[in-house]
Amino acid sequence: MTFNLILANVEKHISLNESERKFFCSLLKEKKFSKKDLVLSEGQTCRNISFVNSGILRAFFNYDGKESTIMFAMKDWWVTDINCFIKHQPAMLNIVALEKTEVLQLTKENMDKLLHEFPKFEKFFRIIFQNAYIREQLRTIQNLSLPAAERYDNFCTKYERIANMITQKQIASYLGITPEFLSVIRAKKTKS
Amino acid sequence: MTFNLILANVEKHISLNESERKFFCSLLKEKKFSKKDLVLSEGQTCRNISFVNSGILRAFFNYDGKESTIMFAMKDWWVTDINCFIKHQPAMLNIVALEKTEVLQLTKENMDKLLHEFPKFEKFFRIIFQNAYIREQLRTIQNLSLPAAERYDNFCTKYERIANMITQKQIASYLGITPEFLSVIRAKKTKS
DNA sequence: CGTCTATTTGAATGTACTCAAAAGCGGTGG
DNA sequence: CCACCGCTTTTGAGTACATTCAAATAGACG
Repeated sequence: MTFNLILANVEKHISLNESERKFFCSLLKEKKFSKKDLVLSEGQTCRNISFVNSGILRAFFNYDGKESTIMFAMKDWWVTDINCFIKHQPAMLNIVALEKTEVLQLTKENMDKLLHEFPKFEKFFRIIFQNAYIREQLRTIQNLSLPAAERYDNFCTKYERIANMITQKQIASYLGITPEFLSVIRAKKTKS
Repeated sequence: MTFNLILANVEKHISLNESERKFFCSLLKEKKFSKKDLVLSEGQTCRNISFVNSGILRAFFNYDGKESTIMFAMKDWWVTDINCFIKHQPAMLNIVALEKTEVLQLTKENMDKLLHEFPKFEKFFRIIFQNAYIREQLRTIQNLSLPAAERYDNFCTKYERIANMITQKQIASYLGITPEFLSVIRAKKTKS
């Protein structure tokens, strides 16, 4: 039951036989978080990449009190502080549960073991990182070229499901603006 | 001679035998561009990922006249409009040569052929995209949390070599500010 | 029910942009 | 090799976008 979603996620991109499934699942550690629990906190070594089985996570950067949201991760998404995960460094990001959330975690060591044992998983992670790169390049394009109001519209369209589950404060921190200013943007939109 | 740099780039991450080298190189197409030539123009299907053998490229997004630079690619870097390359869509980005530049290009079809024939290249592209993702996630963190003056400092530190080869206008478009404002930032810095 | 946080609203401020003009610099052709 | 042309950079004034701070209101949760 626990592994159904993650296996489907993997088998969208590569096909597995039973022993590969077994081995992969044996490397995963299940963890449950309550609302507001930290999956990762800044400064702590980032040992895991997490797959969200249920619930929702928020990854954010804290710059003396001002929070910038790097990503929201829903069910069926992978999330980590990729820089610190790969390079075994203290995390820059915090990852917090926005509601009761279950994740499956893969350590860097287990990921390496998996890739060594079953190289076909190289393809899987190639695609995962390829998609992450696409997502981030598109976000960079928007951040640089669009004013806040349009970035807000795009966010609501693209992440409709997420937008309805989180607060405006969190959306503002994803867009790189203050909650007060997002409130003004929304007020203007209602008028027109 | 032409393939020395790209083979070294690949063999930093995976080891190749002679037939793998041969096959890989046979899929590459060499192209030369003069200063200001377009390697890719917006609207055109993005068929290639390009490896810079010499020279320097700039990838930018054009939003009715206002240009936003997505990346600079130096010798030994890979560059493409990743979204449109993977999805076979019309490019959003333009890629222009900032000086006489030689590239080696791999089409999506040839990349697929390569991955199919020699799956070990999955690992190579996994690492390439992983690094690209790291780069973009770090950039997003900075874009959201730092004011323009600090982003400029970071750019000069991190891309020192690039910073000395390009105009301030181009740096400004990478930072998401106007050249006039970058000029003001620099003037203030000199004073202090 | 009370408390804590999110959201709204407004005033004052700061950051960054637009437009315009002048100065600087680099490449090109004669 | 110089003079000119076009683009980059600088500077300044006026404006727009976005922030800060404060206070009032609304919502969520134990």
